[in-house]
Amino acid sequence: MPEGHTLHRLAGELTTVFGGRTVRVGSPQGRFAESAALLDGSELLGAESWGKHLFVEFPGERYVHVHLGLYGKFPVHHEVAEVPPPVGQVRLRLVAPPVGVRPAAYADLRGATTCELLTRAGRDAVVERSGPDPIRPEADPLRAWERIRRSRAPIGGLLMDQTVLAGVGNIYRAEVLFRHRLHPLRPGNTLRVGQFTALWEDLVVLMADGVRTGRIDTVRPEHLPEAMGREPRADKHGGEVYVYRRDGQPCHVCGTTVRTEVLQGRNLFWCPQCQRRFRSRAVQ
DNA sequence: ATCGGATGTGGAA
DNA sequence: TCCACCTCCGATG
Repeated sequence: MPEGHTLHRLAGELTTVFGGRTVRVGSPQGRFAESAALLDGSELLGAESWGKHLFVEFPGERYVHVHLGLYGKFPVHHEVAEVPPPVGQVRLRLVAPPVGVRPAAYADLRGATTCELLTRAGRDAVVERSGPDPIRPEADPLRAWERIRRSRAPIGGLLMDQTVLAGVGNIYRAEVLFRHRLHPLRPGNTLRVGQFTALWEDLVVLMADGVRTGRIDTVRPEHLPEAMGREPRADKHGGEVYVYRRDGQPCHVCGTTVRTEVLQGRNLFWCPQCQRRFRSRAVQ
């Protein structure tokens, strides 16, 4: 599930459930065991995320840096009567033992691409490598624009480049380009600043929604299933989308068949009619 | 029951 | 460009 909204949601959940509590830290699988032992029994101060990177903070400016990759999971179990024995490859387990009337909680990290212990400098280096994150209020979109306006690379690739813009994944990319009628292969340096600003402001709203709901919903009210008399999507991902993984199906807006193509190893999805590569000035 | 692809990234070839 | 990571789930049989 990991685009930026998932990580921000997770950071909030970890802070709520474990923040300020003394925690047991372990690595049943073993790959994080040495670092876990250094943190075991200390206070978990809180968690935050930057793009798709999660940082769990411990005293002494120590940070557990987690990246879920494509299929990592870090489910948080609140208020459990019993902490069950770990099942499968648990890289990191956090346990908050019961305190007084407060029940126990635990979280198991599995399948992550990164789980490492960093110093403050290490954590800052990860943040500095990242572009602005539309979910963070202090983000400076001009940093992303300066990269995009100078690049001949396709806007579809630039949006997924985490050094340009942090937190956008394949779904937000496909959907925000559709919403702005931009062809994914259009070179970054052909965008006008107003187009970029609109794209950014839309991502700010869409991704904040994602943090609130835990899903990616990008379809405007007038195109929702109820409004158009279409069956809601019975997809496990849940959200209503315009083009993501809808290749071969009719566009919700114009009925044209949604296309797909691989760009830099990832599937692009777009409507060739709504997102024409060349468009007359009158239509723009 | 088994297979392959996926909301991602980095490193080797 | 391909592979590894090593989970989850839908499609297929």
